[in-house]
Amino acid sequence: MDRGKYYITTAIAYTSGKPHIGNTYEIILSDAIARYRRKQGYDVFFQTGTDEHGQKIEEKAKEAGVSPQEYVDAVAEVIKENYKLMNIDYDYFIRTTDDYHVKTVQKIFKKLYDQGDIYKGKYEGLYCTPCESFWTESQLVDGKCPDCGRPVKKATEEAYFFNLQKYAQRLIDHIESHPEFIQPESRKNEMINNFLKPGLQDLCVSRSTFTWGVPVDFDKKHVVYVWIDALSNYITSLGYDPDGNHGEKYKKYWPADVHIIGKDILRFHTIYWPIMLMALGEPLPKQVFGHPWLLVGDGKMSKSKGNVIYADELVHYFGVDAVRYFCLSEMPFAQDGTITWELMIERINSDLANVLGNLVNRTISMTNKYFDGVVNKGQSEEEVDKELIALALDTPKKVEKKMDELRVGDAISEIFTLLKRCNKYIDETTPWTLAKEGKMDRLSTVLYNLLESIRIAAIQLSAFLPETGDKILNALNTQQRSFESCETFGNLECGIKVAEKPEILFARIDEKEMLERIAADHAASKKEEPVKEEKKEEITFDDFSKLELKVGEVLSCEKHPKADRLLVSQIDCGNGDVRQIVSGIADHFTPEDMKGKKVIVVTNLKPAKLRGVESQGMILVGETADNEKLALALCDLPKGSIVR
RNA sequence: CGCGGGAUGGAGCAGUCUGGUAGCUCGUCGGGCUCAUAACCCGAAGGUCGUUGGUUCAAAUCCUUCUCCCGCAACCA
Repeated sequence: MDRGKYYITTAIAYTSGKPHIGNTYEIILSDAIARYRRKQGYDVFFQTGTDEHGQKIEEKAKEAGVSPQEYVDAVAEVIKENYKLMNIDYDYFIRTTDDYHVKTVQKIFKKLYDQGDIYKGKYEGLYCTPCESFWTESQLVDGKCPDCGRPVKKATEEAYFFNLQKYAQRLIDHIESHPEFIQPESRKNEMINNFLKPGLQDLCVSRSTFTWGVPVDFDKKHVVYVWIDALSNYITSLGYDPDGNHGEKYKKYWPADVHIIGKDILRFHTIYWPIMLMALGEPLPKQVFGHPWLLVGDGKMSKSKGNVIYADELVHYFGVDAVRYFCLSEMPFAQDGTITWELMIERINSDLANVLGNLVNRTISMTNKYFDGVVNKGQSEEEVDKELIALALDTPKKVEKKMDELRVGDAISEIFTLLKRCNKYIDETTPWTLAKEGKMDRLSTVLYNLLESIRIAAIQLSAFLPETGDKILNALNTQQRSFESCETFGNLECGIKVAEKPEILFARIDEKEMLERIAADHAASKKEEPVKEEKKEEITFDDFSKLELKVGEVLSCEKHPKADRLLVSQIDCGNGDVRQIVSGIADHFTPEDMKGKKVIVVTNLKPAKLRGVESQGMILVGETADNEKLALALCDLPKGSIVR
């Protein structure tokens, strides 16, 4: 059945490092939607890729001692491997360093410039020469550079700007008249109230402080702002041409049916991107879905905590489909989801092993036991059958409805409702009793109804768990695998023989054993991979002796009135030298903790104001690499003692 | 008062827009069954839906007060 085209994209992944399971979630979600649409008969184009430009990457490459291109080549490979591992069936993988992309972005930029939407202006700002950074008035601390505390001077720099405000009202109208445009809808108000209503500032769309980007071809000092570069990927890959000589794919697939992105970059996709398209005179994507995040249970992922979870590691322990299942079913539609090893194991056991795997196993076993594995349909028909059949026929419709709303988790749970109903049906019909009583005609009907329901469930499931869906259909040995074949009940072929020994689809996992195994593996790998340390450049003794360090006693301490993370301490550094010091340690210490402590203080640091409060020095603290743990540098010597 | 999200039986969530007997999954307890991966099926216990006040015949749902949590922003000398 031909249902037209369907163009779906993920955000392109930033090539700064290996993606963790939270990043991988997006591609799994998109893949499930793409596969589902294909099965429905849509001509799907599913695109993903990598975002490879920008200052961060330039810096990372420098750190690693390779060229930016070499660096992104390596990371792009890692990402592709990751997708392959997760059984992602994308149609096209774009890289923003691809030749055609770079050229088209340059043409887009030129076009917008020629028609006056982008103009050359001056970036007027306060410039700190040593830091090579521009600051706005509000960013300054005490009128000085917030990074180094040195004075800034007014400076102007050439830059290109995009006049966004020109299109703002049109965009607001579009969003208001297309309630489905931004999903979930709650995010719509956030965009309008926070960004559109207050008025859009002209966006600075070029950079001249680094070179790793798409060069502005008519002004080589500048590179195109990464977001202009990155967002364009959705059309450059299709052969979009600013001059109008579009490629076939562009004519066919644009506008996109849905952009699947993280909720954090919704602003770029629902404001900048539509305005770019308006300026180019192209239609807007039909929908942008800002999905929630997959978080690790006990807080943020961090390396030193050892709780970073990568997709490949999960697959190693549980298999691809179990990981896909968890990500797709456990994620709420609009709220962040949680992943922990325990939750993962629990879901596998109760849903995949107990409900699904066991159902398939017991049904196939009975077919073998009672009918030598041959599928047969008896004549009898009873009231209990009707309910099962009705649900089996209704489930694909329910799944479709949920998928239309992008509620993938709910769609899957509809399938599991059917599977559970099958388990109940077995109890209602007690096939083993029918066998004992020799009611073979009735028995064959019961088993047929079960096998047929399982067939329908497996077909529906195969968009989400492709391997498992195939395994089940192979075990049934059926050729009937299309969505159309789910529209009527009874398409499972009579006379075919099911698998003799059904494969265990998902083995039950002993939670305790598995957790111990994981912990042991982690302990082992931790030893092998010491955490990388960033080393600072060597200094001379003279440099060191410039520091004046003393022991100071905290006389009193209170919270900074205008900043959450700051504490303001009064510290006695001996000889009547009582000074006020502001420290960013409020996350770790209360004012009560601080009082009476003897700490090491840098006393010859130039004073500065922090959010309006003067700080005359610095309290030394030790800190773990991930900022999770902090300890004061205490010293049990009389106040005023010199530290060196 | 910077912006936003959240608070529902032991755990995780739905229900809130469009008021009308509080629902799902997991866990616990009891029972059933034996085809199956100690699985499956049935039943039970357990919630004054964060707090205050209001609107209403009726509030988890609408308005209001406050508290706590989580993002973002700010900030980390």
